[in-house]
Amino acid sequence: MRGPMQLHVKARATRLNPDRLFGQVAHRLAVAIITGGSPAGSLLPNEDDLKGEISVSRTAYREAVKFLSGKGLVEARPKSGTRVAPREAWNLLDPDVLAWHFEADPNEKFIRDLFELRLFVEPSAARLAAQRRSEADLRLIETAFRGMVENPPYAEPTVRADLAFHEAIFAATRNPPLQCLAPAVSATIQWSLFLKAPDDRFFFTASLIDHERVFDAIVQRDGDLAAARMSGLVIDSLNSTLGLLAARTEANASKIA
Amino acid sequence: MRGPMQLHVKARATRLNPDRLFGQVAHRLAVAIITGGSPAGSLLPNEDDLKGEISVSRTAYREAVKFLSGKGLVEARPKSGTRVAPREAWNLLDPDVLAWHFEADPNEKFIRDLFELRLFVEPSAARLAAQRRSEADLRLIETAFRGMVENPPYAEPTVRADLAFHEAIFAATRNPPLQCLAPAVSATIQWSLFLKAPDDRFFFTASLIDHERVFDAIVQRDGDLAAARMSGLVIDSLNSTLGLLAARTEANASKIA
DNA sequence: CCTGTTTCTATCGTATGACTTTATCCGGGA
DNA sequence: TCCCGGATAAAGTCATACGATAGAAACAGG
Repeated sequence: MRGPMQLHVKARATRLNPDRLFGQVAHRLAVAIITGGSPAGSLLPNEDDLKGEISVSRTAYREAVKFLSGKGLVEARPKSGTRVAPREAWNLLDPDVLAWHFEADPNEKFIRDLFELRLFVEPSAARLAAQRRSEADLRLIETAFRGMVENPPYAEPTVRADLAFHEAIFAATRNPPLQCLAPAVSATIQWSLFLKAPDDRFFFTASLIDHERVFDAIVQRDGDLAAARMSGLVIDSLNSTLGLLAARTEANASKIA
Repeated sequence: MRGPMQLHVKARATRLNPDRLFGQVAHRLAVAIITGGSPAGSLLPNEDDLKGEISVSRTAYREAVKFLSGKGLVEARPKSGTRVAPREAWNLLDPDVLAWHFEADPNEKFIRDLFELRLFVEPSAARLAAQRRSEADLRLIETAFRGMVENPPYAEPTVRADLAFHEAIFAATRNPPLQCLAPAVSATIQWSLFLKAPDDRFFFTASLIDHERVFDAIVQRDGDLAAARMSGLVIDSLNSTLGLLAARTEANASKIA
């Protein structure tokens, strides 16, 4: 049912410490909520009953709930209980919430939505980066790009370099709120790589060229060009990912039949 | 030092319950952090010492910290203490974090950044809304617009209607991650209204016309037109807000002199 | 005198039990 | 029928104790 999870590279330091007990509880609850195992409106195990469900103290459990409530995933009220919040209340752009989605089966609509958002934001970000980048920004972007070229396709260092490339562009915009969207972009990249058959060299080469063209435009300080090329990159990535999603769906369908 | 806070209308249900004790603690800590009262890297009051600072139990304090840590504002580690995280780690698009900014003096750079983000996102959102809106969506947008027209300028119902107008457009995009940016848009609107002298009727009328033109484009299902008009609306709002910020800065300067 | 190791200790993390507050539910009375 | 008020269940708060961990300081060896 669940694909191998540990494959995906974490894009940014998550706020949840997996070493701590409350962190593990928060993770478990969050995954149950996001996968739909606990539908909206359903009650979480009662704070006293949880001794049977999971053996953990009220303290740890309550801290986990506070952590999740801050992201809009749950809502606790005296007497009525702690309930799973409706999806509209979730902060879907929160890095942790995005990361937890990788533990669920790929949701095509969600991935399309993220790409759509990315298509709106990242070309504009590339434009700003081209206009505002410092030499230091440029070095960061270049280092990331070389990391993509010099490592084997779809290997972990390559993925990390890909994420670093896009993050460095966001950093060059000098717009902190805008930078907060970097995790959403990272998520789409990780989804496309998560879904990808690791022998698809054609897409990888094309992607490399897309990245190089964006980088060149930023070097030239040509904002419009950078934006246009970033649009191309995102669209290529989207099409490739949609193809993979379709293939996957088809494979599942035939497996059932 | 601090302006009247209660003026601003809350854009969306905040995740923090102000009735609860831990919520008040979280609020206090958050405001101290965001205003810069507690600079990055500084330690929060020790969990045991806090009895002197604020009379609250460790439980409530720790739950407040967990709430904030989920938004990246603080980072707790054994032995070293709980520290204020660097601003790059903050989730500036989180509804609560945005709201807490209203308790600090206006930060021009931050407001400009939010408008910049809005300028990238909201025209695209309007385009999608024009293409995808249902009749129900349209009614919601129209109701909000009428609320702006029929109430006195800068009154609370008017502000709420303004926020509802933009939120309804986001809702019509049918893109949940994109909708998560609505609070950021709401924040800019609230900032501009927070700064505004309540007798500035010229801007209000212009804003009303801008809104009507956007609405018409969405009615006509003309995506490009809706996007263009929304760009105009955002730019007008930005210019007006920047003017107010400049006036305010000037007033402060002369007050000091 | 410098460096690496051990011990110490402050601080967060977890557990537990008692008590308080809140809001829902339900029944009794107008 | 409607309104009011008490019973009640769940989260919220508190106090205390102990465990775990990472810095810091003391110490031993070079």
